[in-house]
Amino acid sequence: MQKIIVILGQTTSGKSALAVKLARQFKGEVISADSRQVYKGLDIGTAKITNKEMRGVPHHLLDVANPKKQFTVAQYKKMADRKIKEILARKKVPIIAGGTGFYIDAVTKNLILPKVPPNKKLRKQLVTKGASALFVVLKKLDPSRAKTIDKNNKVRLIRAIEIAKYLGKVPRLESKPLSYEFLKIGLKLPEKKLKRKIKNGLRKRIRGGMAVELHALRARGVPWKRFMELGFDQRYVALYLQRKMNEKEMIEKQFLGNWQYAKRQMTWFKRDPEIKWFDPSLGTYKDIKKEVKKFLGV
RNA sequence: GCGUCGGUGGCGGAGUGGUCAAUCGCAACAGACUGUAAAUCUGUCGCCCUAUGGGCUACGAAGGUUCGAAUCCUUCCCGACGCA
Repeated sequence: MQKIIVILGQTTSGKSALAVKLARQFKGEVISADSRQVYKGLDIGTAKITNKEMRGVPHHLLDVANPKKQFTVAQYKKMADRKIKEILARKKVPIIAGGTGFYIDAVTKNLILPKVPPNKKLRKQLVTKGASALFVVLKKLDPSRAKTIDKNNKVRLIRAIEIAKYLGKVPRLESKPLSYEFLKIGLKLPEKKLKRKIKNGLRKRIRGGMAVELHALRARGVPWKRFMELGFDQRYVALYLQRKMNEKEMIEKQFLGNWQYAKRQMTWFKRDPEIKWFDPSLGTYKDIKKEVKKFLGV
């Protein structure tokens, strides 16, 4: 079976750097698994890896989406699958690196995502309803999905209805057998260090010109409203730029957003027993290398 | 110094005699997750226990009124504002 390395972990845990290091050592190419870094023009605010930091290692699935439009897991999955094939054809090792657990699972667990495109009109109409009303609708359209769905979660309810309307029923949740073998490396920093890194990263992004970046995006037609959903960093910078928040407040909110996100990431990763965890602040690179060598059989 | 208004759980902020361990929001903790996932949603959240129930300590402090107080009275402490 062909082998793929996956590097995941909380924000700022050092995934990108590790990915580059491994890629250089084991002839790899990196596939990003980050739901924000797919967007063009969102560089500083998402701490996207720079060309220099790539050190000649090819990186994929960065800058593949228009920030004005919504990018989805399904698109990601499709693109990632293709990239994996291409990289393997070049006899190189695909290294998936990122912090978006859902994207990683979509690929590594080969999730079958129903091929039903978002229906804007329908969604617009459905959001006006309450969760319980939506649940009733879904129950009628697809009782089996209604059984397992979170009946308070409007986003999911709407999507389920959308699928049910389109296909007549929601396809059974499933995943295809895997055609690849994955080594999952998790990076996890102790809380104190993680907090410090988040703070430093934030400072760097602010000084690095997040505001300028947002202005540039605005000039290209990205409305304020869109920033609210592009991520916590851009959300609060946008509010600050609109003078709806002062600087201190902005920084506090941003830090909190990052920190809470990091915790949520762990909630996701925790339930995957296949992940082999390392603390990058402890000089664990040689252990990781050993693990990779064993996996690749080199 | 006088006057007014206020002091509630980690924070903000309801409650203004019983049904209050105290609405709600935030934070915290735990969790869910199949085309928005940096999103969305759920549970817990004073302490203790033989835990769909029971006990204890709590609403600035100390007293008091009452069958019963976070809620009423007195004094004190602290804060804001007003007058000096």
